[in-house]
Amino acid sequence: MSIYRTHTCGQLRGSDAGKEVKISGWVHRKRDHGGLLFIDLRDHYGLTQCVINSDNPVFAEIERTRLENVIMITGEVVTRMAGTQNKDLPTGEIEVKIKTFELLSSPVTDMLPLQVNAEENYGEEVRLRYRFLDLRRETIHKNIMLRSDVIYSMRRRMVEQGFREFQTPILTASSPEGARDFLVPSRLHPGKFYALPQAPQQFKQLLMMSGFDRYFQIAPCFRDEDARADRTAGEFYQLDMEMSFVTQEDVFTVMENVIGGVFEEFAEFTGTKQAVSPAPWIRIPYDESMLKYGNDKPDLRNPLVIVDVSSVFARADVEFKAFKGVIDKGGVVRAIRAPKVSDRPRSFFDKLNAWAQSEGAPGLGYVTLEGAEGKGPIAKFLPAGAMEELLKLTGAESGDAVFFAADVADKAASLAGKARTKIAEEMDIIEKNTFKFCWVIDYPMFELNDKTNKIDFSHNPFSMPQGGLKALQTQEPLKIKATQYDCVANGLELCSGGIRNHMPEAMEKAFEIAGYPAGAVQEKFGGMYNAFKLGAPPHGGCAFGIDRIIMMLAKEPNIREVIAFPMNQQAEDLMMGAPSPAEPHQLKDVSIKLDLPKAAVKDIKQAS
RNA sequence: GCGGGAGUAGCUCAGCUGGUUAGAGCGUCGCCCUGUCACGGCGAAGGCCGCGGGUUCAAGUCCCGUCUCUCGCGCCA
Repeated sequence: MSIYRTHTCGQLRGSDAGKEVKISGWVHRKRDHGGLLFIDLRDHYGLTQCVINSDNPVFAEIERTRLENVIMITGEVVTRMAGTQNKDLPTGEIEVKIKTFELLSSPVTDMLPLQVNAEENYGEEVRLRYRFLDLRRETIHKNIMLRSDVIYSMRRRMVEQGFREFQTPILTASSPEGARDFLVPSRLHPGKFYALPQAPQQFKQLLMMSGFDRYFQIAPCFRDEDARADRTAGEFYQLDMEMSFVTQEDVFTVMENVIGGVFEEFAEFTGTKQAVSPAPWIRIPYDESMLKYGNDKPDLRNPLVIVDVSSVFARADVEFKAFKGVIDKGGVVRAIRAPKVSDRPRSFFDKLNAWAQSEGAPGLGYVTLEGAEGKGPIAKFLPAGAMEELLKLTGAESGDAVFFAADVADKAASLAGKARTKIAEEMDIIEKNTFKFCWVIDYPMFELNDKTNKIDFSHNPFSMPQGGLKALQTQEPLKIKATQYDCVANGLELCSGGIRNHMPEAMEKAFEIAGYPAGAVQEKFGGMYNAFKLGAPPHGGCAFGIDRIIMMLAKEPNIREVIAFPMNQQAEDLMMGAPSPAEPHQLKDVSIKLDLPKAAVKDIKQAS
């Protein structure tokens, strides 16, 4: 038996009445009635009310104990008197009548920088600097437990699907594509650097070429890019997986089981049951997603869709110059049907118009429909025939409104996409309490870099072009699709993946199209290139962002709420004082001399 | 790098068109209180109003600059 406790603070029930127990924990809250004192004792498992009255010799001492002191008490479990039981507390039927008391921690004498027993929105700086206190608080403590449970569930489900977990190097080579690397100087090789992996991409492919067939890893990934609310500074975790002898449908099936299963398992974490899309999840080609939703991460909780109505405004009998001018310059007009809003006050439309202007658009044009007749600022430019065509394209009916976005294709798509969200929010028609999954498929293999006007890989140079080498040799590069896909839930990108290009000839051709010199593949991906030539199986996989999944399950708007020790937006760890200057001898070891910019290097003050 | 918001007690915040001694809740300290569970009551300590300039008889409040935090853009194959 533990010398510290016979029970946890969440354990005792009415049936334990009469037992002599010993429990330890933090002083969560005190209620001092003079001759009678209540202490809520808290540990990881819960709260237990402890009570002592003034005839006990330790009363005076325990009365002085401060919040967040760690104490151990012994006493008798007693059933609370009728009318004093607390139904909100699992242990609320009983209390522990304190006999002895011992302080286990150094007594708290400093002021607490944040209060553990309150669910206030404390500032990020205080929370991160005193993260150990913050993590004692109920909500985030539960989030971190959820994280553990989710990761365990992922592991179990992956193993059940026949996957094995691997570890891949943290000190590895810089990858020439993608985000900025974190570099680690090499002591043994002056002037050379390791890079922390942005993803274990090449290693997992090499494991397939090593014949392991099904790989997964709870993989730490490092990218030296700025943070966002849904993107941590520096590092994050992925459920990374890869499998051999598969098509993309095989990958989808596995992950619909695993991720769908995880979401089902934790769908009620917040207390409200969330529905989860049943498998198979909808597949949406990239081009269709860009048209109908205005981006490649559609939020399917929003019932509105975008349609192209350029043909309406291109008609000879339509004389709306603003849109015609856009079309003449090669642009498009996109429309969003908003059902049953024609009776909304003018302010509804004005607000949306003002919003569009704040997004940099000239405005958000619209027509409302009463019967077959159009009203609103643009309606007068639409004669009967054009109106008929508009209704046919959009499916709009009497009582609806149709909003327009006109610009060059990608800008019109982007504005229409944002407008789709904004209009749905204003209408309050976004489905609640549901996780809506889809796969976005058929990403383009290449794209035109609008700065250099050259062809780049649009996503990931490792994915197999649809049609293979032959497609690369015979098709217009910008029309070639990659076997590349994303998984999206509620408008949040959760995963990216692809069927990989395992044919060295096709890899070389793809890099040639993207403007790399001959031999580039061999130079950049030497290990993998050799493996491709010595018997590479067809393979593919994907990687799900674990932090984002937990964030969704916990319904947290900020990713730091599901990470125990995140860095702040400036990629600083205020608690540990990272990053910090290196000692001169450390720099000498790795043959580095500093050449600092004139802005002084900031010292991050450690918690004191 | 750029834009929005914020910065007042240990913490969360209030502080009006500039106007006497800058307030509240929690926490801390002292006193009272034997059934509370956000216990209650009385009292006290605690403030470079982020920092630096400026305007003014007078600045937490207005102006300029700057720093910090945060949200977004860029960036994130």
